[in-house]
Amino acid sequence: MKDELADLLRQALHGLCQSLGEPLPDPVAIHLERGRGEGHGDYASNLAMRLAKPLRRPPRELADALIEHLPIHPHVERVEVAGPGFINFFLTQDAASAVVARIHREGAEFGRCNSGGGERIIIEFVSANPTGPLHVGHGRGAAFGAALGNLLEAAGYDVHREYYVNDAGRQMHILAASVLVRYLEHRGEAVAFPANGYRGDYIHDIARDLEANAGERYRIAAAELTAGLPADANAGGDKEAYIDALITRARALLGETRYQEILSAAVAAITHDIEDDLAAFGVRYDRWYSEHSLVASGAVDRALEKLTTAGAIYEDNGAQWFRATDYGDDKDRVVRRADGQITYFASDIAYHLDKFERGFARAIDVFGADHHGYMARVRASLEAFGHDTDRLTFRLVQFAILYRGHERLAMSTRSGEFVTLRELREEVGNDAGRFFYVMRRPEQHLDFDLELAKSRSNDNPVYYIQYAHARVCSVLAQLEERGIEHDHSAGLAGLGRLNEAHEQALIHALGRYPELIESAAASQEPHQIAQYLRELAAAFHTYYNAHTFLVDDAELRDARLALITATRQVIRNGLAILGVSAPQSM
RNA sequence: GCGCCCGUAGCUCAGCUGGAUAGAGCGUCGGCCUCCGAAGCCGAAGGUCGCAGGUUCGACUCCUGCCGGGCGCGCCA
Repeated sequence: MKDELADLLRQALHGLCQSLGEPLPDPVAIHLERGRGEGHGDYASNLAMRLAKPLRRPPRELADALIEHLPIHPHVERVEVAGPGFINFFLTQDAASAVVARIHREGAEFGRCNSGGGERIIIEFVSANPTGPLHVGHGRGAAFGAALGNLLEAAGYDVHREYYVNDAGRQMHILAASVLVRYLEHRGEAVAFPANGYRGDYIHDIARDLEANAGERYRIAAAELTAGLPADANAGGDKEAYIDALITRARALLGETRYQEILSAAVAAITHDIEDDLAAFGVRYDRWYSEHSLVASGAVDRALEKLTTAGAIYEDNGAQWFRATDYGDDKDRVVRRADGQITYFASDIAYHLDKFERGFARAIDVFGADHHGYMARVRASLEAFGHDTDRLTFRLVQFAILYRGHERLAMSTRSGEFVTLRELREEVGNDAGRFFYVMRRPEQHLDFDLELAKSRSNDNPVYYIQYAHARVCSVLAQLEERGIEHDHSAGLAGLGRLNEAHEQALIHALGRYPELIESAAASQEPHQIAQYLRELAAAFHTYYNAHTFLVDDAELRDARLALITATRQVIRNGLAILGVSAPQSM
């Protein structure tokens, strides 16, 4: 409908310019928006106001002239000029209620569009290091990324979802050392736990699995492991130096084969745990991309060579630096340390280069807000490769702050005091989790109230929306119970009977859905869907409270049933994008 | 110090890429339970959109400078 109106305006503009003897102003972008209040019609255009300057005439005069040149359209009841020069379109009731028939016709497809044009887009999200279970902060990235993926798919993009597994580098060695120390502890070779090690219970679990599978295979003497090592932090030393020395010693004592076994077992255990966790949260990926594989395949070296060829690398103090400042970053960045090791950033460069080389037209990185410092350097590296950096978008997701009612939960990542995503899911359920995480703009801090998320009341937005869905199901059940016939096609034919204000409001809300998907996808903002669903549910509940659906008048009853089942369909479609279920009953 | 994000009703937040009288929910206040689901329903009050300039027909929206809050600035990941 919106497009048709835009077309009418375009024709009117042509006619107007012809009669005025003026050339067409260059950008003939016809902007239409939904009318807000009752008096503003169904759609409004600011075209006349935009033309005022190029055509050197007052906007209201232009608006009147445009309307005169506007072709007749069967669905347009009348057109008015209002305010400073808005052109307001009032649609016939048939046109408005036609959306109900369309929803029934298109079902789960309703709202999908092709603004993406099948463009291949890769979205990377969560990508937490495999050093422990996901915590509640990662949950938001997961829910956001998953919803954004669904949203873009609904808008006609060919979406590829990826998790970048940082399974290479020093953190992995620290993980291996942590597991080894726990393992030895269990085998009676107690070693003081390194200050910089990972302390969580899951380390014990991994160590126990290691024992179950390999018994004494990794047993080494505690005294040998620690002899001559520098002091750890609690003994006045440096925790970094200590753990590095510990790792080196462990490798020497175990030999590379056995050491790598521990390391891979630990990484695999944690990665699987993360996979399970996300899968249980309804978050699916097309690929888990291993950093290690990137290093092993030589892709990182190749990327660095390309940068060197481009003259974007220099040496200083024995290390290799990327000239990030030449491309808008505020510092140059080390890509290869003096000891020959590549940095995390180096593999990140290779990974992003690979995304574009795999042919994705666009890439989206969902980062936690604490990683915003990486935007500039990653973008800089792509620019150095000669890629159009506009093809890469960063979406920063702010942290979630947990509340239990009014009490704010302390969440320190130290001392294992953090709340895991799993714990949150078990407490509030996946539906509330998914919804709460995405109901706010991602760049806004999120107050996540566990009590509210669990509550079965209308104050809880998830409950409120799901309840609207269940209520429609409940009405249909009631229908059956009473043995009332429901004539579906009669309902669609009789939509003209729906002229109560509540019905008009609900129909109007339903009609907005396709435009909503388009705009939410364009701005990559799933929260718009959450916001809309609450409004839609409110329109439905209000209607429900004001009118009885199962009236004796069969034609009216069928029309109302057509309306509420259409509402149910749209709620389902919207919730599906957010990854929230649409239950038959609460 | 530099960079990124945020600042809208008492609280938590929307505000459709610059439009008309800035909207919801909670809370507060006032009414409501014979009715397809009353842990609900209906209504009202509540605002210097952090401050000050600028851009233009028009600014919550864009630009600049302040103020306040969060985060980041390693040859860490």
